Amino acid sequence: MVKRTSVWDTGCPVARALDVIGDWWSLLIIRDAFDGIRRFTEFQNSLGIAKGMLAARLKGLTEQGIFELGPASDGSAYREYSLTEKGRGLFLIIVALRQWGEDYLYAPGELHSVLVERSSGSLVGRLELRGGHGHPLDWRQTEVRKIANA
Amino acid sequence: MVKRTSVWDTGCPVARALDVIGDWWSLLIIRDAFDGIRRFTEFQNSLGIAKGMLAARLKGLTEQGIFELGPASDGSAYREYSLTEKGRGLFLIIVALRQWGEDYLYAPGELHSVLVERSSGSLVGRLELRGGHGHPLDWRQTEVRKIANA
DNA sequence: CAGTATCCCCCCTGATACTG
DNA sequence: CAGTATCAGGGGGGATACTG
Repeated sequence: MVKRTSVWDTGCPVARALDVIGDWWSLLIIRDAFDGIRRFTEFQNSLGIAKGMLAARLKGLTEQGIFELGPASDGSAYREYSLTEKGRGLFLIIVALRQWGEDYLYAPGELHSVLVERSSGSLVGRLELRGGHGHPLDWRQTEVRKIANA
Repeated sequence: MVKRTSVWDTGCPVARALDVIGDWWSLLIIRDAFDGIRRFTEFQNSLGIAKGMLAARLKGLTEQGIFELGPASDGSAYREYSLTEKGRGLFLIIVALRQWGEDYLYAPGELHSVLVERSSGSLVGRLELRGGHGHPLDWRQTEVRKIANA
C-alpha cells in the first residue's frame, strides 16, 4: 500500500469528515475564511503558508465543494474564494476546536482571541450536547450505533 | 510534536488546538477511545494503523495530557490508555465532525453509524450556536475579537 | 495579484522484524 | 499482548523563480 490508508469507507461520518478536512492546513484556511479572508494573497499572508501548499489546498477544498471561486465582491478584476453552504457548515467544528483550545491550552492570564456576538460584544455561549428533546446530555449517556454495511 | 511551521503562538485557540490534535490520526484514535477502546492492539485492529504510527501518536497524546496510561480495568497484567478530562473535552469536536459528515458527505440512503442516547436509543440532538444568554445565533452574527499579543 | 513550476529536504507513513 | 527498531518511499512542506 503505497498511499496513505483512507478511512472513507468505514461507515463512520467522523472518519469521512477527517478524510476531507483532517489535514493540518485545511481548517486553518477555513477559519480564516470565516474571518472574512477571501483572496489568495490574504490567505498566504495570514497563514504564512507556502504558495504551493495554499494553491493545492484551495484547489482540493474547492473540488470538495467547500469553497467556490467567484468574481471579487469589490468589483476588482480578481477572483475570490468564498465558503459554500457546505463550507459554512464547518463553523461549529471551528467553534468546538476554539472552545477546547481555550479550556485546555492556555495558561491563566495568557491572551487569545475570542468569539463574540457582534451586536453586543458578549461571548458566544458554549456548545452543549443535548438529546433529541433538548435535554442536556453527558457523553457517557451516548453510544455509537453501528450500521451493518460493506 | 515538532511541526514544520507551528501556529501555536498566533493567539488563536483554533490554531493551538490544531497544533495538538490537527493531524490525521489523532482524532480517529480519540474517537475510538470514546467508543470504549483502550488497548494498543484494539486501536491497531480498529484503525488499520501501522504500529509505529500508533505508538508515536499515543505517546504524543499522552504527553499532551489527553490520554493517561494506567493499569487495565479488567485486572489483567496489561495497561490501558484512557482519556483524561482534557481528552474527554474533545467529545464535542468529534460530534461536530460527525454531524457535518452526516450532513454533507453521505448520499441519501447511504449507511453510516449514528450517535444515540443510550437510554432511549434516540438520536443525539444537533449542536447549536448560542449567545451568552442562550439565544440562537448564526455565524454571521459573530466575530473574532483579536487580542494584542506577542 | 494570483498563482504555477521547480528544487529539495525530511517527516510521515507503512511494512516487516524483533523483543520483553 | 504491547510495543520498539529499522528501513524504504512518497509526498508534505518550504523557498524561490517565473508567468499571465
